[in-house]
Amino acid sequence: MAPSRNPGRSNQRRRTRKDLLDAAARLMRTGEKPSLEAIAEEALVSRATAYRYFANLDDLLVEAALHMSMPEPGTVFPAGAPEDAVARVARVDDAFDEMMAANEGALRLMLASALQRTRSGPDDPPRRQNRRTPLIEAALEPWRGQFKPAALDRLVKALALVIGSEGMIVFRDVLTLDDAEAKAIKAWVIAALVEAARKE
Amino acid sequence: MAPSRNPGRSNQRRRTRKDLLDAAARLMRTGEKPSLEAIAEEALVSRATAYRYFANLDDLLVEAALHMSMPEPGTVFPAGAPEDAVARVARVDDAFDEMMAANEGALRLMLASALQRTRSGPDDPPRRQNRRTPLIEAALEPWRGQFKPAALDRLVKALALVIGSEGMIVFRDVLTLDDAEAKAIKAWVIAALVEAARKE
DNA sequence: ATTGCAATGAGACAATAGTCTCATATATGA
DNA sequence: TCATATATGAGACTATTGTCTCATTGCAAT
Repeated sequence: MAPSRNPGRSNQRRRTRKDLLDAAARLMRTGEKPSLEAIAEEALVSRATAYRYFANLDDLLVEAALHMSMPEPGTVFPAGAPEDAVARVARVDDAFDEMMAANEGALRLMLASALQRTRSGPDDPPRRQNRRTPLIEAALEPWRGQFKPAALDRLVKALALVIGSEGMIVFRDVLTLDDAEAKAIKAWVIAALVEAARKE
Repeated sequence: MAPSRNPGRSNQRRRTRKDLLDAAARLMRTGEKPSLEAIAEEALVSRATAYRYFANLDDLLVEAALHMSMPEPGTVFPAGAPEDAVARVARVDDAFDEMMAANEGALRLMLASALQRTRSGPDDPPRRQNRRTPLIEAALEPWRGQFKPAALDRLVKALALVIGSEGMIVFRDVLTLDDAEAKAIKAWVIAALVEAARKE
């Protein structure tokens, strides 16, 4: 039987679900794609049960990757007087780089799975979560007055090109740059875009 | 036996190899990941033979995707007097968008496969080919004089963030923008970056 | 035309993904 | 404590990937 959503045994259900995600996250750290059998074994659960909680292996992996630590706006920005807008965006970029460095293997698995998710209708769930936009908006919030609303909106979306994991992929896999050069180029792009948006 | 590299029967070998790539490309157009068995059947070849030419299914798919039409510099830029640098870069972006629209399914498969290729040493082959840099360089070539060499180098790498398939992924999957808005934002970013590089 | 060797086909085999059924264990309300 | 609903385990089953072996086909040089 598939686990129901009745309030009946929700604790047990939440525990097994969490056990599976934890086990998957543990095995994913190597960057090797773990088999569902390995995950189930690591979670001390039968294979059938794993399939009762996740439609397929990729869904499990994606959800496990989302459990990875993502910086919170509160921790990224220092409490005192806000720095320059460029410096604050650079902070967001740093936070992402740190997170990605710690979880590159799992991240690649998640991205690959999401890329293959077939979207049929326009109204089914988005392929990817968007965790960068809130952070970028938080970075620019104190300096909102420096931008026209339309320019700010465009700037946020443009910065999303530079800051997430896709940027890392371009620099590492396509251009094969080292981290230092990638960082320098991103810093330059961020400054140029913020500057251009201010001037509108 | 694995096909050798002796000159003996190279025509036969090239034909078989091409048949497999063509068959894979044909089946990939839907965006569904074809099974190796389906590809072999479509190519009128046995499964074993397919594995004699490609180490695994993903390698076959990646190589098939690379066979997809990629614009040549000669066809992208008009012959007469060169337009503005920004306009020329925008042309490259358009060419990529066209190519990606025609092959989105296959492209996603290729990107997903490349993402999962495990990198062992620093000296093994790069995970991805880089076909955008030559085009971007060709776009900026006539206006090379407007930039300091270091600025030009950085500009090319920065534009690589915006122009390839990863940018499309961010706009479509993460930000869920429609094509028109994505295009507008990219145009703005391109102009801003070229402008900033000129001013160095 | 004949022959040797390279390419191919056929199929066995193991590992994994995913589905399904039935039996068992157990959490929880009575 | 007991009864029952419900989560779980065990395992059969199909499909696919990837490897391997052995027999056959057919290109090409003689």
